[in-house]
Amino acid sequence: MTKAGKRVLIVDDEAPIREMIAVALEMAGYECLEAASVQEAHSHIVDHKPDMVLLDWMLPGTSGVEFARRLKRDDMTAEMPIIMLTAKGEEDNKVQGLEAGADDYITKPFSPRELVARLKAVLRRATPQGVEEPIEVSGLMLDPVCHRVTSNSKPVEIGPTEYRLLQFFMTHQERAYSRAQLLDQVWGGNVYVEERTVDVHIRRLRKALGKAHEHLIQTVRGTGYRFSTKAS
Amino acid sequence: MTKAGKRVLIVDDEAPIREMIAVALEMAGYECLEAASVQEAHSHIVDHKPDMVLLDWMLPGTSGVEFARRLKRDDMTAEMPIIMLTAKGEEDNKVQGLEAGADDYITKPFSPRELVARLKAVLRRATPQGVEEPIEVSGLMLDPVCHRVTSNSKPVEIGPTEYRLLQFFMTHQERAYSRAQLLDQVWGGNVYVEERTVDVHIRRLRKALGKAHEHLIQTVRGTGYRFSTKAS
DNA sequence: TGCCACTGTCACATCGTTGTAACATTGCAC
DNA sequence: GTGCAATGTTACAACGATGTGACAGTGGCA
Repeated sequence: MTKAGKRVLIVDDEAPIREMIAVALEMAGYECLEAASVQEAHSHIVDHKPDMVLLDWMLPGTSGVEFARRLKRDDMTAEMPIIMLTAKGEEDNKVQGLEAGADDYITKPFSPRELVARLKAVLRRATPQGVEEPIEVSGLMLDPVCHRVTSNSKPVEIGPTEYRLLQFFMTHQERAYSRAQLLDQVWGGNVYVEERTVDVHIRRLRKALGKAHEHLIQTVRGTGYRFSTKAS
Repeated sequence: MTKAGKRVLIVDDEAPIREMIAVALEMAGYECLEAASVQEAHSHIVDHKPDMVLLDWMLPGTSGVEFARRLKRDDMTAEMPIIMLTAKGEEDNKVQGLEAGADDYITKPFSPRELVARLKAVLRRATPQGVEEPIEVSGLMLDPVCHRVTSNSKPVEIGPTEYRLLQFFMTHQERAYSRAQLLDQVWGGNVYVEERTVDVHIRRLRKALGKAHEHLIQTVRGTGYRFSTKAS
Protein backbone atom coordinates (compact mmCIF):
# COMPACT_ATOMS: atom_id res chain seq x y z
CA MET A 1 0.00 0.00 0.00
CA THR A 2 2.82 2.33 0.74
CA LYS A 3 5.01 1.19 -2.07
CA ALA A 4 2.36 0.38 -4.64
CA GLY A 5 1.15 3.24 -6.79
CA LYS A 6 -1.81 4.89 -5.20
CA ARG A 7 -5.14 4.74 -6.94
CA VAL A 8 -6.43 8.06 -8.15
CA LEU A 9 -9.96 8.57 -9.36
CA ILE A 10 -10.29 11.20 -12.07
CA VAL A 11 -13.74 12.70 -12.39
CA ASP A 12 -14.26 14.90 -15.43
CA ASP A 13 -16.82 14.83 -18.17
CA GLU A 14 -14.38 15.66 -20.93
CA ALA A 15 -12.62 12.51 -22.08
CA PRO A 16 -9.51 14.19 -23.55
CA ILE A 17 -8.77 15.95 -20.28
CA ARG A 18 -9.25 12.79 -18.29
CA GLU A 19 -6.94 11.04 -20.67
CA MET A 20 -4.25 13.66 -20.42
CA ILE A 21 -4.34 13.60 -16.66
CA ALA A 22 -4.32 9.84 -16.59
CA VAL A 23 -1.24 9.68 -18.77
CA ALA A 24 0.59 12.18 -16.62
CA LEU A 25 -0.28 10.35 -13.43
CA GLU A 26 0.57 6.95 -14.78
CA MET A 27 3.95 8.19 -15.79
CA ALA A 28 4.39 9.30 -12.22
CA GLY A 29 3.52 5.82 -11.04
CA TYR A 30 -0.09 6.21 -10.05
CA GLU A 31 -2.92 3.93 -10.92
CA CYS A 32 -5.84 5.74 -12.50
CA LEU A 33 -9.58 5.29 -12.53
CA GLU A 34 -11.71 7.46 -14.75
CA ALA A 35 -15.25 8.63 -14.37
CA ALA A 36 -17.28 10.96 -16.56
CA SER A 37 -20.11 11.48 -14.15
CA VAL A 38 -20.92 11.53 -10.50
CA GLN A 39 -22.73 8.25 -10.78
CA GLU A 40 -19.79 6.59 -12.39
CA ALA A 41 -17.47 8.12 -9.83
CA HIS A 42 -19.58 6.78 -7.07
CA SER A 43 -19.51 3.23 -8.29
CA HIS A 44 -15.76 3.45 -8.80
CA ILE A 45 -15.35 4.57 -5.24
CA VAL A 46 -17.45 1.72 -3.94
CA ASP A 47 -15.74 -0.85 -6.10
CA HIS A 48 -12.12 0.21 -6.05
CA LYS A 49 -11.65 2.41 -3.00
CA PRO A 50 -9.29 4.91 -4.61
CA ASP A 51 -6.79 6.72 -2.42
CA MET A 52 -7.85 10.10 -3.65
CA VAL A 53 -10.13 11.96 -6.02
CA LEU A 54 -9.43 14.54 -8.71
CA LEU A 55 -12.72 16.29 -9.13
CA ASP A 56 -13.73 18.66 -11.90
CA TRP A 57 -15.79 21.63 -10.88
CA MET A 58 -18.20 21.44 -13.77
CA LEU A 59 -20.03 18.19 -14.04
CA PRO A 60 -23.31 17.24 -15.64
CA GLY A 61 -25.98 16.69 -13.03
CA THR A 62 -24.67 17.04 -9.51
CA SER A 63 -21.91 19.64 -9.46
CA GLY A 64 -18.40 18.84 -8.35
CA VAL A 65 -18.77 20.87 -5.19
CA GLU A 66 -21.91 19.10 -4.23
CA PHE A 67 -20.25 15.78 -4.79
CA ALA A 68 -17.26 16.80 -2.70
CA ARG A 69 -19.52 17.80 0.11
CA ARG A 70 -21.28 14.50 -0.09
CA LEU A 71 -18.04 12.58 0.05
CA LYS A 72 -16.94 14.46 3.10
CA ARG A 73 -20.20 13.82 4.86
CA ASP A 74 -20.08 10.11 4.33
CA ASP A 75 -18.04 8.32 6.96
CA MET A 76 -16.76 5.86 4.44
CA THR A 77 -15.19 8.53 2.27
CA ALA A 78 -14.69 11.41 4.64
CA GLU A 79 -10.97 10.80 4.88
CA MET A 80 -10.47 10.60 1.15
CA PRO A 81 -8.44 13.55 -0.12
CA ILE A 82 -9.99 15.61 -2.88
CA ILE A 83 -8.36 17.98 -5.32
CA MET A 84 -10.74 20.20 -7.23
CA LEU A 85 -10.12 21.24 -10.80
CA THR A 86 -11.59 24.43 -12.13
CA ALA A 87 -11.42 26.50 -15.28
CA LYS A 88 -9.51 29.72 -15.37
CA GLY A 89 -11.27 32.83 -14.21
CA GLU A 90 -13.37 31.05 -11.68
CA GLU A 91 -11.02 31.81 -8.88
CA ASP A 92 -13.95 32.71 -6.71
CA ASN A 93 -14.92 29.11 -6.64
CA LYS A 94 -11.83 28.40 -4.69
CA VAL A 95 -13.43 29.33 -1.43
CA GLN A 96 -16.50 27.27 -2.09
CA GLY A 97 -14.38 24.37 -3.19
CA LEU A 98 -12.25 24.37 -0.11
CA GLU A 99 -15.26 24.86 2.07
CA ALA A 100 -16.86 21.85 0.53
CA GLY A 101 -13.96 19.91 1.89
CA ALA A 102 -11.50 19.83 -0.98
CA ASP A 103 -7.91 19.44 0.15
CA ASP A 104 -6.44 21.43 -2.67
CA TYR A 105 -7.49 23.35 -5.68
CA ILE A 106 -5.97 23.60 -9.15
CA THR A 107 -6.84 26.04 -11.89
CA LYS A 108 -7.02 24.81 -15.45
CA PRO A 109 -4.93 24.84 -17.45
CA PHE A 110 -2.20 23.37 -15.31
CA SER A 111 1.02 21.58 -16.04
CA PRO A 112 1.34 17.87 -15.37
CA ARG A 113 4.24 18.77 -13.16
CA GLU A 114 2.13 20.98 -10.98
CA LEU A 115 -0.60 18.42 -10.81
CA VAL A 116 1.70 15.65 -9.70
CA ALA A 117 3.39 17.87 -7.17
CA ARG A 118 0.15 18.89 -5.52
CA LEU A 119 -1.20 15.41 -5.63
CA LYS A 120 1.89 14.15 -3.88
CA ALA A 121 1.58 16.82 -1.25
CA VAL A 122 -2.04 16.03 -0.59
CA LEU A 123 -1.43 12.31 -0.40
CA ARG A 124 1.47 12.84 1.92
CA ARG A 125 -0.70 14.84 4.25
CA ALA A 126 -3.55 12.40 4.05
CA THR A 127 -3.82 10.21 7.06
CA PRO A 128 -3.25 6.52 6.45
CA GLN A 129 -6.41 4.80 5.36
CA GLY A 130 -8.36 2.16 7.16
CA VAL A 131 -9.20 1.81 10.77
CA GLU A 132 -7.17 4.23 12.74
CA GLU A 133 -5.92 2.92 16.00
CA PRO A 134 -5.51 5.18 18.98
CA ILE A 135 -1.89 5.90 19.76
CA GLU A 136 -0.76 5.76 23.34
CA VAL A 137 2.55 6.80 24.79
CA SER A 138 3.16 6.58 28.52
CA GLY A 139 -0.25 7.80 29.52
CA LEU A 140 -0.72 10.21 26.66
CA MET A 141 -3.36 8.98 24.28
CA LEU A 142 -4.52 10.29 20.94
CA ASP A 143 -7.63 8.77 19.44
CA PRO A 144 -8.00 9.67 15.77
CA VAL A 145 -11.48 8.28 15.55
CA CYS A 146 -12.85 10.39 18.39
CA HIS A 147 -10.42 13.15 17.48
CA ARG A 148 -9.56 13.40 21.12
CA VAL A 149 -6.47 13.56 23.31
CA THR A 150 -6.16 12.49 26.91
CA SER A 151 -3.31 12.79 29.35
CA ASN A 152 -3.61 10.14 32.05
CA SER A 153 -7.29 9.84 31.18
CA LYS A 154 -7.84 13.56 31.61
CA PRO A 155 -8.98 15.32 28.46
CA VAL A 156 -6.51 17.69 26.80
CA GLU A 157 -7.93 20.77 25.13
CA ILE A 158 -6.07 21.69 22.00
CA GLY A 159 -6.83 23.45 18.74
CA PRO A 160 -6.83 21.76 15.35
CA THR A 161 -3.27 22.70 14.51
CA GLU A 162 -1.91 21.44 17.79
CA TYR A 163 -3.88 18.26 17.27
CA ARG A 164 -2.35 17.66 13.87
CA LEU A 165 1.06 18.51 15.21
CA LEU A 166 0.70 16.04 18.04
CA GLN A 167 -0.67 13.39 15.74
CA PHE A 168 2.26 13.82 13.43
CA PHE A 169 4.69 13.57 16.28
CA MET A 170 3.05 10.52 17.77
CA THR A 171 3.10 8.74 14.45
CA HIS A 172 6.70 9.75 13.84
CA GLN A 173 8.35 9.31 17.19
CA GLU A 174 12.03 9.59 17.98
CA ARG A 175 12.88 11.34 14.80
CA ALA A 176 14.03 14.97 14.72
CA TYR A 177 12.22 17.35 12.38
CA SER A 178 13.18 20.80 11.26
CA ARG A 179 10.66 23.60 11.41
CA ALA A 180 10.49 23.50 7.62
CA GLN A 181 9.68 19.81 7.60
CA LEU A 182 6.98 20.31 10.18
CA LEU A 183 5.46 23.08 8.09
CA ASP A 184 5.46 20.72 5.15
CA GLN A 185 3.99 17.81 7.01
CA VAL A 186 1.58 19.45 9.38
CA TRP A 187 0.60 22.65 7.66
CA GLY A 188 0.85 21.33 4.11
CA GLY A 189 3.36 21.97 1.40
CA ASN A 190 2.00 25.06 -0.21
CA VAL A 191 1.41 27.48 2.62
CA TYR A 192 3.67 30.36 3.35
CA VAL A 193 4.11 30.64 7.07
CA GLU A 194 7.00 31.88 9.17
CA GLU A 195 9.12 29.14 10.65
CA ARG A 196 8.83 30.73 14.06
CA THR A 197 5.14 29.98 13.98
CA VAL A 198 6.09 26.39 14.60
CA ASP A 199 7.69 27.40 17.88
CA VAL A 200 4.53 29.06 19.00
CA HIS A 201 2.41 26.02 18.28
CA ILE A 202 4.95 23.80 19.97
CA ARG A 203 4.66 26.05 22.96
CA ARG A 204 0.86 25.83 22.91
CA LEU A 205 1.00 22.10 22.60
CA ARG A 206 3.45 21.72 25.46
CA LYS A 207 1.35 23.97 27.63
CA ALA A 208 -1.77 21.95 26.88
CA LEU A 209 -0.01 18.67 27.62
CA GLY A 210 1.03 19.98 31.00
CA LYS A 211 3.89 18.87 33.21
CA ALA A 212 2.89 15.25 32.83
CA HIS A 213 3.80 15.03 29.17
CA GLU A 214 5.36 18.22 27.90
CA HIS A 215 8.80 16.63 28.16
CA LEU A 216 7.86 14.27 25.34
CA ILE A 217 8.33 17.14 22.94
CA GLN A 218 12.01 17.86 22.92
CA THR A 219 13.87 20.76 21.45
CA VAL A 220 16.75 19.79 19.23
CA ARG A 221 18.82 22.91 19.31
CA GLY A 222 19.89 24.21 15.96
CA THR A 223 17.64 21.72 14.23
CA GLY A 224 14.05 21.56 15.32
CA TYR A 225 11.95 19.31 17.51
CA ARG A 226 11.51 15.67 18.33
CA PHE A 227 8.88 13.55 20.03
CA SER A 228 10.55 11.00 22.21
CA THR A 229 9.98 9.01 25.35
CA LYS A 230 13.69 8.78 26.03
CA ALA A 231 15.36 11.52 27.96
CA SER A 232 17.27 13.94 25.82
CA MET B 1 24.65 23.21 4.08
CA THR B 2 21.22 23.55 5.53
CA LYS B 3 22.24 26.34 7.78
CA ALA B 4 24.33 28.39 5.42
CA GLY B 5 22.44 30.96 3.37
CA LYS B 6 21.49 29.48 0.07
CA ARG B 7 22.71 31.09 -3.11
CA VAL B 8 20.01 32.54 -5.31
CA LEU B 9 20.58 33.63 -8.87
CA ILE B 10 18.40 36.55 -9.95
CA VAL B 11 17.92 36.86 -13.68
CA ASP B 12 16.22 40.04 -14.83
CA ASP B 13 17.24 42.64 -17.36
CA GLU B 14 16.06 45.56 -15.27
CA ALA B 15 18.71 46.51 -12.77
CA PRO B 16 16.40 48.26 -10.27
CA ILE B 17 14.22 45.20 -9.98
CA ARG B 18 17.19 42.91 -9.54
CA GLU B 19 18.47 45.21 -6.90
CA MET B 20 15.22 45.33 -5.02
CA ILE B 21 14.95 41.58 -5.02
CA ALA B 22 18.54 41.18 -3.97
CA VAL B 23 18.07 43.48 -1.01
CA ALA B 24 14.99 41.60 0.11
CA LEU B 25 16.69 38.24 -0.17
CA GLU B 26 19.86 39.33 1.52
CA MET B 27 17.88 40.62 4.44
CA ALA B 28 16.36 37.17 4.64
CA GLY B 29 19.82 35.67 4.77
CA TYR B 30 20.28 34.53 1.22
CA GLU B 31 23.31 35.08 -0.89
CA CYS B 32 22.48 36.70 -4.21
CA LEU B 33 23.93 36.53 -7.66
CA GLU B 34 22.62 38.85 -10.34
CA ALA B 35 22.44 38.42 -14.06
CA ALA B 36 20.93 40.72 -16.67
CA SER B 37 20.98 38.24 -19.50
CA VAL B 38 20.83 34.57 -20.22
CA GLN B 39 24.51 34.53 -21.06
CA GLU B 40 25.42 36.13 -17.80
CA ALA B 41 23.10 33.80 -15.95
CA HIS B 42 24.73 30.84 -17.55
CA SER B 43 28.20 31.78 -16.50
CA HIS B 44 27.01 32.48 -12.98
CA ILE B 45 25.51 29.03 -12.84
CA VAL B 46 28.70 27.42 -14.02
CA ASP B 47 30.89 29.46 -11.70
CA HIS B 48 28.88 29.61 -8.53
CA LYS B 49 26.38 26.78 -8.63
CA PRO B 50 23.45 28.64 -7.10
CA ASP B 51 20.85 26.68 -5.16
CA MET B 52 17.99 28.15 -7.14
CA VAL B 53 17.08 30.58 -9.87
CA LEU B 54 14.66 33.49 -9.95
CA LEU B 55 13.92 33.94 -13.60
CA ASP B 56 12.18 36.85 -15.26
CA TRP B 57 9.79 36.00 -18.03
CA MET B 58 10.87 38.79 -20.34
CA LEU B 59 14.50 38.70 -21.23
CA PRO B 60 16.41 40.07 -24.19
CA GLY B 61 17.48 37.33 -26.56
CA THR B 62 16.52 33.91 -25.30
CA SER B 63 13.30 34.16 -23.37
CA GLY B 64 12.99 33.14 -19.77
CA VAL B 65 10.87 30.12 -20.61
CA GLU B 66 13.35 28.92 -23.13
CA PHE B 67 16.12 29.28 -20.60
CA ALA B 68 14.13 27.40 -17.99
CA ARG B 69 13.55 24.59 -20.40
CA ARG B 70 17.23 24.47 -21.16
CA LEU B 71 18.14 24.29 -17.51
CA LYS B 72 15.76 21.43 -16.93
CA ARG B 73 17.16 19.51 -19.86
CA ASP B 74 20.72 19.75 -18.67
CA ASP B 75 21.62 17.06 -16.17
CA MET B 76 23.82 19.41 -14.27
CA THR B 77 21.02 21.84 -13.59
CA ALA B 78 17.90 19.73 -13.88
CA GLU B 79 17.43 19.57 -10.14
CA MET B 80 17.81 23.29 -9.66
CA PRO B 81 14.52 24.87 -8.58
CA ILE B 82 13.23 27.73 -10.69
CA ILE B 83 10.77 30.44 -9.80
CA MET B 84 9.46 32.46 -12.72
CA LEU B 85 8.62 36.12 -12.46
CA THR B 86 6.09 37.68 -14.74
CA ALA B 87 4.29 40.96 -15.15
CA LYS B 88 0.70 41.17 -14.13
CA GLY B 89 -1.86 40.31 -16.73
CA GLU B 90 0.24 37.65 -18.31
CA GLU B 91 -1.42 34.95 -16.34
CA ASP B 92 -1.54 32.79 -19.43
CA ASN B 93 2.17 32.39 -19.20
CA LYS B 94 1.69 30.40 -16.09
CA VAL B 95 1.10 27.20 -17.92
CA GLN B 96 4.00 27.63 -20.24
CA GLY B 97 6.21 28.56 -17.33
CA LEU B 98 5.28 25.56 -15.27
CA GLU B 99 5.47 23.28 -18.25
CA ALA B 100 8.93 24.54 -18.97
CA GLY B 101 9.83 23.18 -15.57
CA ALA B 102 9.44 26.13 -13.26
CA ASP B 103 8.69 25.13 -9.69
CA ASP B 104 6.69 28.18 -8.84
CA TYR B 105 5.45 31.30 -10.42
CA ILE B 106 5.13 34.83 -9.06
CA THR B 107 3.27 37.71 -10.61
CA LYS B 108 4.78 41.18 -10.47
CA PRO B 109 4.32 43.24 -8.49
CA PHE B 110 4.86 41.07 -5.45
CA SER B 111 5.77 41.81 -1.88
CA PRO B 112 9.24 40.90 -0.65
CA ARG B 113 7.48 38.88 1.96
CA GLU B 114 5.68 36.77 -0.57
CA LEU B 115 8.83 36.31 -2.56
CA VAL B 116 10.82 35.09 0.39
CA ALA B 117 8.02 32.84 1.54
CA ARG B 118 7.68 31.14 -1.80
CA LEU B 119 11.37 30.86 -2.22
CA LYS B 120 11.62 29.16 1.13
CA ALA B 121 8.84 26.77 0.24
CA VAL B 122 10.44 25.85 -3.05
CA LEU B 123 13.84 25.31 -1.50
CA ARG B 124 12.26 23.28 1.24
CA ARG B 125 10.61 20.98 -1.23
CA ALA B 126 13.72 20.71 -3.36
CA THR B 127 15.99 19.47 -0.63
CA PRO B 128 15.18 15.82 -0.17
CA GLN B 129 16.50 14.14 2.92
CA GLY B 130 18.43 11.02 2.15
CA VAL B 131 18.01 7.93 4.21
CA GLU B 132 20.80 8.25 6.69
CA GLU B 133 21.91 5.25 8.63
CA PRO B 134 23.07 5.44 12.21
CA ILE B 135 26.80 5.02 12.71
CA GLU B 136 28.06 2.90 15.58
CA VAL B 137 31.56 2.48 16.86
CA SER B 138 32.25 0.29 19.88
CA GLY B 139 29.23 1.41 21.84
CA LEU B 140 29.20 4.97 20.61
CA MET B 141 26.27 5.60 18.34
CA LEU B 142 25.27 8.60 16.28
CA ASP B 143 21.84 8.59 14.71
CA PRO B 144 21.45 11.34 12.11
CA VAL B 145 17.73 10.78 11.75
CA CYS B 146 16.99 11.26 15.42
CA HIS B 147 19.85 13.70 15.69
CA ARG B 148 21.01 11.91 18.75
CA VAL B 149 24.21 10.48 20.22
CA THR B 150 24.43 7.68 22.74
CA SER B 151 27.37 6.24 24.57
CA ASN B 152 26.58 2.68 25.62
CA SER B 153 22.90 3.52 25.23
CA LYS B 154 23.18 6.52 27.51
CA PRO B 155 22.33 9.84 25.85
CA VAL B 156 25.20 12.22 25.23
CA GLU B 157 24.49 15.94 25.53
CA ILE B 158 26.36 17.96 22.96
CA GLY B 159 25.85 21.22 21.13
CA PRO B 160 25.34 21.52 17.39
CA THR B 161 28.99 22.12 16.61
CA GLU B 162 30.19 19.17 18.63
CA TYR B 163 27.52 17.09 16.94
CA ARG B 164 28.74 18.01 13.49
CA LEU B 165 32.31 17.46 14.56
CA LEU B 166 31.54 14.01 15.85
CA GLN B 167 29.53 13.17 12.78
CA PHE B 168 32.42 14.18 10.58
CA PHE B 169 34.85 12.10 12.58
CA MET B 170 32.64 9.05 12.61
CA THR B 171 32.19 9.19 8.87
CA HIS B 172 35.93 9.75 8.36
CA GLN B 173 37.57 7.41 10.79
CA GLU B 174 41.24 6.53 11.10
CA ARG B 175 42.42 9.55 9.24
CA ALA B 176 44.18 12.57 10.73
CA TYR B 177 42.83 16.04 9.99
CA SER B 178 44.48 19.38 10.51
CA ARG B 179 42.63 22.12 12.34
CA ALA B 180 42.25 23.96 9.04
CA GLN B 181 40.68 20.94 7.40
CA LEU B 182 38.27 20.50 10.27
CA LEU B 183 37.27 24.15 10.06
CA ASP B 184 36.62 23.65 6.37
CA GLN B 185 34.64 20.49 6.76
CA VAL B 186 32.76 21.07 9.96
CA TRP B 187 32.41 24.83 10.15
CA GLY B 188 32.08 25.41 6.42
CA GLY B 189 34.57 26.88 4.06
CA ASN B 190 34.06 30.60 4.28
CA VAL B 191 34.17 31.42 7.94
CA TYR B 192 37.05 32.92 9.78
CA VAL B 193 37.67 31.41 13.16
CA GLU B 194 40.85 30.84 15.08
CA GLU B 195 42.34 27.41 14.67
CA ARG B 196 42.57 27.09 18.42
CA THR B 197 38.79 27.12 18.49
CA VAL B 198 38.95 23.60 17.17
CA ASP B 199 40.88 22.53 20.24
CA VAL B 200 38.18 23.91 22.47
CA HIS B 201 35.46 22.04 20.67
CA ILE B 202 37.51 18.88 20.70
CA ARG B 203 37.82 19.31 24.40
CA ARG B 204 34.06 19.80 24.78
CA LEU B 205 33.37 16.77 22.68
CA ARG B 206 35.78 14.59 24.64
CA LYS B 207 34.27 15.74 27.88
CA ALA B 208 30.77 14.97 26.67
CA LEU B 209 31.77 11.51 25.48
CA GLY B 210 33.16 10.75 28.88
CA LYS B 211 35.78 8.21 29.85
CA ALA B 212 34.02 5.51 27.90
CA HIS B 213 34.76 7.02 24.53
CA GLU B 214 36.94 10.09 24.78
CA HIS B 215 39.95 8.03 23.74
CA LEU B 216 38.44 7.63 20.29
CA ILE B 217 39.45 11.19 19.55
CA GLN B 218 43.18 11.21 19.41
CA THR B 219 45.59 14.09 19.24
CA VAL B 220 48.10 13.93 16.43
CA ARG B 221 50.75 16.21 17.72
CA GLY B 222 51.94 18.80 15.24
CA THR B 223 49.12 17.93 12.87
CA GLY B 224 45.64 17.83 14.29
CA TYR B 225 43.22 15.14 15.39
CA ARG B 226 42.07 11.72 14.42
CA PHE B 227 39.10 9.50 15.22
CA SER B 228 40.26 5.97 15.66
CA THR B 229 39.34 2.80 17.47
CA LYS B 230 42.94 1.67 17.59
CA ALA B 231 45.11 2.85 20.43
CA SER B 232 47.49 5.58 19.46
C1' DT C 1 -24.37 42.00 15.07
C1' DG C 2 -21.21 40.63 18.84
C1' DC C 3 -18.87 36.81 20.99
C1' DC C 4 -15.51 33.30 20.89
C1' DA C 5 -11.89 30.14 19.32
C1' DC C 6 -8.05 29.91 16.57
C1' DT C 7 -4.24 31.42 13.98
C1' DG C 8 0.06 33.79 12.62
C1' DT C 9 3.22 37.27 13.88
C1' DC C 10 5.74 40.22 16.73
C1' DA C 11 8.57 41.95 20.68
C1' DC C 12 10.82 40.83 24.51
C1' DA C 13 12.88 37.50 27.90
C1' DT C 14 15.65 33.71 28.61
C1' DC C 15 18.84 30.26 27.77
C1' DG C 16 22.43 27.65 25.35
C1' DT C 17 26.16 27.97 22.33
C1' DT C 18 30.18 30.00 20.43
C1' DG C 19 34.69 31.92 19.74
C1' DT C 20 38.44 33.85 22.14
C1' DA C 21 41.81 34.82 25.45
C1' DA C 22 44.46 33.59 29.33
C1' DC C 23 46.64 30.31 31.87
C1' DA C 24 48.13 25.34 32.81
C1' DT C 25 50.12 21.29 31.24
C1' DT C 26 52.41 18.20 28.19
C1' DG C 27 55.80 16.51 24.99
C1' DC C 28 59.78 17.06 22.27
C1' DA C 29 64.54 18.79 20.92
C1' DC C 30 68.63 19.95 22.66
C1' DG D 1 66.81 18.94 32.97
C1' DT D 2 65.72 23.26 30.28
C1' DG D 3 63.26 25.81 27.08
C1' DC D 4 59.91 26.13 23.72
C1' DA D 5 56.02 25.06 21.07
C1' DA D 6 51.88 22.49 21.01
C1' DT D 7 47.94 21.22 23.29
C1' DG D 8 44.62 20.97 27.38
C1' DT D 9 41.60 23.55 30.28
C1' DT D 10 38.86 27.13 32.07
C1' DA D 11 36.26 31.35 32.18
C1' DC D 12 33.58 34.71 29.95
C1' DA D 13 31.16 38.05 26.99
C1' DA D 14 28.65 38.25 22.72
C1' DC D 15 25.61 36.18 19.97
C1' DG D 16 22.00 33.43 18.19
C1' DA D 17 18.28 30.27 19.05
C1' DT D 18 14.29 29.30 21.54
C1' DG D 19 10.59 30.32 25.09
C1' DT D 20 6.89 33.26 26.18
C1' DG D 21 3.12 36.48 26.36
C1' DA D 22 0.40 39.69 23.84
C1' DC D 23 -2.03 41.24 19.85
C1' DA D 24 -4.79 41.73 15.67
C1' DG D 25 -7.15 39.46 12.01
C1' DT D 26 -10.22 35.87 10.70
C1' DG D 27 -14.16 33.06 10.48
C1' DG D 28 -17.78 30.37 12.76
C1' DC D 29 -21.82 30.68 15.32
C1' DA D 30 -25.56 32.26 18.13
